[in-house]
Amino acid sequence: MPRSLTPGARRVLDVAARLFYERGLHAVGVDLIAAESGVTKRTLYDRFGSKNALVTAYLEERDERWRDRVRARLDELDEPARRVLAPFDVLVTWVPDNPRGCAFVNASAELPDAGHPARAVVVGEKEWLRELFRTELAAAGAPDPGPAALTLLLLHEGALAAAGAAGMDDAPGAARRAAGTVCAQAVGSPG
Amino acid sequence: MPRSLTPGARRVLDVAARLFYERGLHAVGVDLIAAESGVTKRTLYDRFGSKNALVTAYLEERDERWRDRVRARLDELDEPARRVLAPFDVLVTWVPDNPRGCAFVNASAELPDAGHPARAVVVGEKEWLRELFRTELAAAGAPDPGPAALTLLLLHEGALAAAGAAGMDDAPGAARRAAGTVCAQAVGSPG
DNA sequence: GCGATACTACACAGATCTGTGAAGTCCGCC
DNA sequence: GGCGGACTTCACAGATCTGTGTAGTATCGC
Repeated sequence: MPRSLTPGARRVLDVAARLFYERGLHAVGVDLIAAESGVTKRTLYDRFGSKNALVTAYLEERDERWRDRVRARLDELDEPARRVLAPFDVLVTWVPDNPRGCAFVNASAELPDAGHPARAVVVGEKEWLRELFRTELAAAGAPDPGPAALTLLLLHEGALAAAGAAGMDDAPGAARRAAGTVCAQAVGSPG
Repeated sequence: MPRSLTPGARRVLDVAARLFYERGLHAVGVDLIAAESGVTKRTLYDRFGSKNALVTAYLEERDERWRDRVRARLDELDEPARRVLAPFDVLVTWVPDNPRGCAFVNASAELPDAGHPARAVVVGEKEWLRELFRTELAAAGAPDPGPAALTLLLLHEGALAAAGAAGMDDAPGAARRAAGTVCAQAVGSPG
């Protein structure tokens, strides 16, 4: 939430983001995060209040940065059919730097309580992408963009899962190609 | 591993499977598993040796049961094009009873160490499914089944992720429909 | 009766977990 | 020169974690 973090808080959030993604939420304690940030636990709790809040801040910032990447790619593209595939363009460059799968799915696996504030971030991220696909498919002329948008979402999530859990590095590229076909059909053929 | 478990070990594994899937690996301690199984920790360690081994046994048994479901469905089907979709038939009935996504992906998220024995189970599960798709596509007459097999895997994994992390209950059905289209194209059209 | 197997009760080790309390330092800003 | 925000050190609470040690019981087949 806080737009401008104190220097210590900034380091805490950067360290937490790296460790949470690499090792998982429960496997990383606040002692380690504080130590690696060069900050005391006292400061960590003064800035974030709780570990849960720190987890939520981590996911919110990650979501924000990823959306910025997708929007930046969209700004580079004019052709409607290519714009639909923008998230897959991002995916292909994203996965090599993020080989442990989708941070939101991984977080969800560790947060069974549906009422946890971080779960709302996860749901928001997926729904934002699904809606983006629908919007761009409609702009590209798809008469019934809903089903195709969900299919594209599934390909996107599937690629993250296959690459992250099973090390299938060809998944993002394959997802992009399959998405191109789905897109072409949704736009160009009778429903 | 052990084909026949002692009564206590059987209860331990059943309880562990439920708790690990519902709450996550790290969130569930051996004390809780032992207590819920009506068994002492001593017995748990005598039977399984370590928590890691118990986690591995949980994933192995889950993998086995899921493959049995897929094979049973395959046995019901003759038509090649329908056989390719057998895993999606299972998926549609599987997800409502398993609303927290893919147990293997979730486990992978909590086991960053690539050398953990449970990780091999995860990779084995995904590769088995990918290979099954390839085999069945080839049997259905697909000239180049590799790419389509990977696409089907992505749809399958994507549906589990979308349903589990974002509560998109329409994902399995959508994945099955999209898979039908992918299958038809792979079999019936020029590459 | 004998031995093997399965299991119990219970204490304990040593580490780690989240979170707090009290007191004090540094530094820029008004 | 004083105020307040950011941060430090250190101790501590209370729970929970994985894993083990010792000692004893119940139920089998033989």
